[in-house]
Amino acid sequence: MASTERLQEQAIERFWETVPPLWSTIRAHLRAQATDQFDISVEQFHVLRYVRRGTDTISELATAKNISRPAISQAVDVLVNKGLVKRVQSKQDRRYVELTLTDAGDHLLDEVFKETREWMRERMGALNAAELEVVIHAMEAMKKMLK
Amino acid sequence: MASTERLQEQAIERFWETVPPLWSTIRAHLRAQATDQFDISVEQFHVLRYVRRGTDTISELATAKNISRPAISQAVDVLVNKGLVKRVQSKQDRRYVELTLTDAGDHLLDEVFKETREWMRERMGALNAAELEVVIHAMEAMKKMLK
DNA sequence: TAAAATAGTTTCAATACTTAACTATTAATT
DNA sequence: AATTAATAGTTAAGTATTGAAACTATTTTA
Repeated sequence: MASTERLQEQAIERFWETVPPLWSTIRAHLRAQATDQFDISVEQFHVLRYVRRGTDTISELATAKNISRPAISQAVDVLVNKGLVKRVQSKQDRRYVELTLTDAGDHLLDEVFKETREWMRERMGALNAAELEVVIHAMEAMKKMLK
Repeated sequence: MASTERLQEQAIERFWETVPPLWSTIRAHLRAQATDQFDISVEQFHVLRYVRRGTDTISELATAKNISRPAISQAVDVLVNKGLVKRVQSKQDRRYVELTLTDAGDHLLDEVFKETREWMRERMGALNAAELEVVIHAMEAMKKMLK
């Protein structure tokens, strides 16, 4: 199926033109937000994000973020010291430490997200309804690439 | 225009569900590639990428990558020591140092890209022709977000 | 011509990462 | 049931990456 192959090539090309710079822009915005207003790094912000979504043990976080367990353990240390995360030993299996956001951590995340959504909304103002639909469907389709 | 707003919300939601994990997966693949086969970091790989595309001075790189000039200067040091990049003082303005890839750097980039494209092609195998079209159009539309 | 601005580098301290070694706990083997 | 192996997490030590401050070289501006 030659035409599918050509479409693949095109999709890859466009992906590389668009996603890395866009993601980099978003990261820069997040960094400014997280650093200036809350004095945490983008990586720390991502850890909070993962914890809230239920990736709440050291090993899961390490896998999700593709870094070593000690690295995550230490990153969590910082967040605990900042009062944003709590460690609680699991009752089912006491080897595990379950991580939860404190109220402060929860609130911080809300604030950053609120601001970031506002910022993205501005960016998406450049897209009309039809384009937004296309983006929504594309995101849906691209999930298949994650598997 | 209430429906456009709802579409925006949806698009943002899907974007956050899809792009960060996908990009993270791609980065992990790049890391494995670049580290295992060529002993360079993902960041160094990106520097090579920028240099080839014409972002070829320290200041431009610093701006493009959102890090400080000393950091880039040192990162370039590493690449020069590895024989992947050359520094050449500009003739027009001798304050500038123009960066170019050596043959080895050029070849490395080709290899990594080739392999990464192959890998992405496999991932995109999960998408049919119609979905690929949607992705292509979405990428096109999202470029507007870069302004 | 003197002062200001720009490009890049060096130095130094802080941060974040990895590997290796360790403790505590649970699962598997005999 | 007791011993061994595996798993979750932490600590420690060494390396790499980063940014701020101070510096040199060069060009622009006043």
